[in-house]
Amino acid sequence: MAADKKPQPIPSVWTRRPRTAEQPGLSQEAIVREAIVMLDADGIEALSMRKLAARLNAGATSLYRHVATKDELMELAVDEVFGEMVVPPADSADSADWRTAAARAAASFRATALRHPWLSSVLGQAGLAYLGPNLMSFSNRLAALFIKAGFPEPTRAIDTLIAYVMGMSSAEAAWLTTVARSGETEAGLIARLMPDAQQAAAAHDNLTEAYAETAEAVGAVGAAAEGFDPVGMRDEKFVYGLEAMLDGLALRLPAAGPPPVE
Amino acid sequence: MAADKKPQPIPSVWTRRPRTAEQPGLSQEAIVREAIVMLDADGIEALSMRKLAARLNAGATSLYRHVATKDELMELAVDEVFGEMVVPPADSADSADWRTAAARAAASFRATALRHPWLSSVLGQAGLAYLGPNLMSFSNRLAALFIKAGFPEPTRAIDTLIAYVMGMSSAEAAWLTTVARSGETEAGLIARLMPDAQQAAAAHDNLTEAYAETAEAVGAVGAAAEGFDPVGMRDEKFVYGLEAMLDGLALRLPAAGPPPVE
DNA sequence: ACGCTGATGCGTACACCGTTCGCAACCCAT
DNA sequence: ATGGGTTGCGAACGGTGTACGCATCAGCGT
Repeated sequence: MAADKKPQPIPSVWTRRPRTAEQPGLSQEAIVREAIVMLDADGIEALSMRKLAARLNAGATSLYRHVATKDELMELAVDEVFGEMVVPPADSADSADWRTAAARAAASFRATALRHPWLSSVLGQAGLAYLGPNLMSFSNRLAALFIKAGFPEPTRAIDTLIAYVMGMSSAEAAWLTTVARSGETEAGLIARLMPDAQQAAAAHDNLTEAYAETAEAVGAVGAAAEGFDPVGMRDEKFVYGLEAMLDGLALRLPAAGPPPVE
Repeated sequence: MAADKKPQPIPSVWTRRPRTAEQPGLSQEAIVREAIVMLDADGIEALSMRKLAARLNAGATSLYRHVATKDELMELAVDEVFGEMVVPPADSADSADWRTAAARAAASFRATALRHPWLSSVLGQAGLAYLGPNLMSFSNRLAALFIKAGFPEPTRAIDTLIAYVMGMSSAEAAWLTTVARSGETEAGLIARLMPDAQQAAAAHDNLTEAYAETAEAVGAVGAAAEGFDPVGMRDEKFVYGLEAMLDGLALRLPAAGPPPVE
């Protein structure tokens, strides 16, 4: 009777059954998929190999049969997510509509980055030296678009575009992560943080104005007003910069006259 | 003779001396300063509270007397580094030269971000919701510049600018971190990575061209050629996008005709 | 001169992390 | 039946951030 510990260390007949017929078992695909789910749900720092394994009804170290390291797992997750990004085909808009196509690709990038707020963190730390198939395909389709558009230095234009999109998206993603962690609504959190922000800005004359605007938009102190729409404001902010960027790039096209200002 | 372990657990007269007259002791300032040194030298993941304490000849947990948490320490480090960024005063260039002033500010931001490659990682994870005095001052000076320039929506323009600069800088910083970790020169690492990159791009017709260019610039496979200048190329890439961005923003100025294309 | 009080340093400990190693169980071809 | 390759995993190692409580000390009111 003294031979039972907490697990079943007895290698008897009864313990050696349930290995099979459970699930298809582990696989790199399943691991990456579940990792993305966890990352989306609880953020980048909530993902640990142990917790991930537990979710898959597996032992912690079993994952290492299918994934060399946690960094590699993140690499796979990043590439997987890049598969969600849409770039309109280069020939859909014959040479003139590169602008709307580029805008669509940028919006898709942003949407993906906001759907997976950990993406920006990972890319910010590791850069885009990943070479995964989906990332390569994404780059390739973007290159097709800018080449077809007639840019003399397509890579320059592309790098410029994604620098802007990445910068804006990562700022937004960080903010959304903060919002998610706070448990409040976006408008609510803004309202709650407003006093501190205004006080911090008080000593800087050129900032008070800017803060005062949104403070007014929020409504009275602390009350998350009805008509206040942070999502729409972020959308507008994104397209403002995007359009500016595209205007600037359009000037680099050989046949370019000045772009329409309105 | 059985009473000596590894440390000196004997509370005798001899052990209670050397506390004083050592250094000025710990201080938040000294901690932050040393943390930045370590971050610059060994990257973000090499910084641990224990190692940092060891550098300061202090016990690991002593740091917590001056810093609430590691996150707060990073916050302080970020703000400290923001103090290095230069923004030309708004009135130095009377209203017309906002462009060169903005470019100078952008370059200063980039230079700082490349001097402290961990900055982008931290900002990418936490956003710029920091409210530290140096960051506020930086924002304020930038706001002054764009307000003076006459932008109808200065915050929009500013957000656009720093989105681009952050995106480009963080990509560069990540790359430089990779270079530093590899122990090779930048050109050497490019040369070594070229074959893999080209192979990965082989299946994507629009990328082969782009890679072929730099492969040619590098010279023969594997040899880090003489005239190859990665630093200069990065500089050029940065100003290409920056100028495009500023062109696009210039169009948003009320009095704007089309900006000079050359 | 004394004792008190608050600030400061730090040893210990806890819970968790990524990863290595070696063993047990299994699948499948022989 | 057997043997080899693949897969899962328990235990363990060295590391992490941080809470707790004790020791020491500086400065002060008496």
